[in-house]
Amino acid sequence: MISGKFAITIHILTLLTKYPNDYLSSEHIAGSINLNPVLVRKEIANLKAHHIVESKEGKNGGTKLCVDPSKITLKEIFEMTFENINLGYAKNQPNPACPVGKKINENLSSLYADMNQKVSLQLEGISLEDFSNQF
Amino acid sequence: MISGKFAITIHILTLLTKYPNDYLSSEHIAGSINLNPVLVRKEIANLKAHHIVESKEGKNGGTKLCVDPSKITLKEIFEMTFENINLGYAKNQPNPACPVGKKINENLSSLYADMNQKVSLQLEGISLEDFSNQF
DNA sequence: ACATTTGTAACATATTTTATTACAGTATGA
DNA sequence: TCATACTGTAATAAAATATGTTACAAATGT
Repeated sequence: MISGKFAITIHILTLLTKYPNDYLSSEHIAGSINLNPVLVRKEIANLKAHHIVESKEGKNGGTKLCVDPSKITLKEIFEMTFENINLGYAKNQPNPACPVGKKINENLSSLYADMNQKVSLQLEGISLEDFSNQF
Repeated sequence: MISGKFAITIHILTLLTKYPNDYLSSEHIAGSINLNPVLVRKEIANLKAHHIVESKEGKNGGTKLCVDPSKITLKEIFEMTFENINLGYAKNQPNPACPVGKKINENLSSLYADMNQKVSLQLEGISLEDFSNQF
């Protein structure tokens, strides 16, 4: 199972990019994603921690982008919302007495590290502005 | 959460590659992965369906590779055990009345398709033999 | 004051992954 | 032929993770 964090965050940021002058409420954003507003606020909390957006509390409050969407890439959003790309590990500790069990996780990790490098390179080439312009 | 299917399958295949002349029992393999033998047999069932291994029932039975490990790549194993690489979707149906909600999944899918292509290219360059030789 | 909104905690539900138990069927070899 | 050691598979349970809901204090504009 893969959590929707990245997708939700991209959705939020695309909306904020489309309406750069408005403070959008979590309710409004949640209506576009069709998601509970609390979950939207949780992802916004993460974005705030990374100084990508700013929020205003109280009436007419909401959230607003505080970076230039042409200056931030999907790679940064990926890193804020996703550990890393991988194809999983067997949960248990493999048997260290077996030459395969002993090294399997190390070898998988190295394979996955290569994967991440390739994916990062791809995502680095796409700015938030690029992504938003597709809509 | 990402299931361990790929990792378990790679582990099984690496063992079978190391002992190409033996029928290894699910119990034996499970001992290296430190996993329940039933789960090993389930992954083996999948490998059998793809004609990568063959099994022998009964006493002294077990499983054995039936392809040349230099001829099969990690890409094929990936495709047998993993839908595709992606960074997730918001679970609910996004709002079709919103221009972003309407196209978000399409645009994410296209992003993920590019990711898969890059990952596939990487995995295609690694044979099971290559992977096993790291141990 | 009042209405609206964020921020956050606490709790509930759903889904997915992993583990366990059970047992019928099959081959081996003493 | 009979005990033994396997596979194959179903059914069920447990654990982990993801998502949803309720509640309410605090902030702020009108």
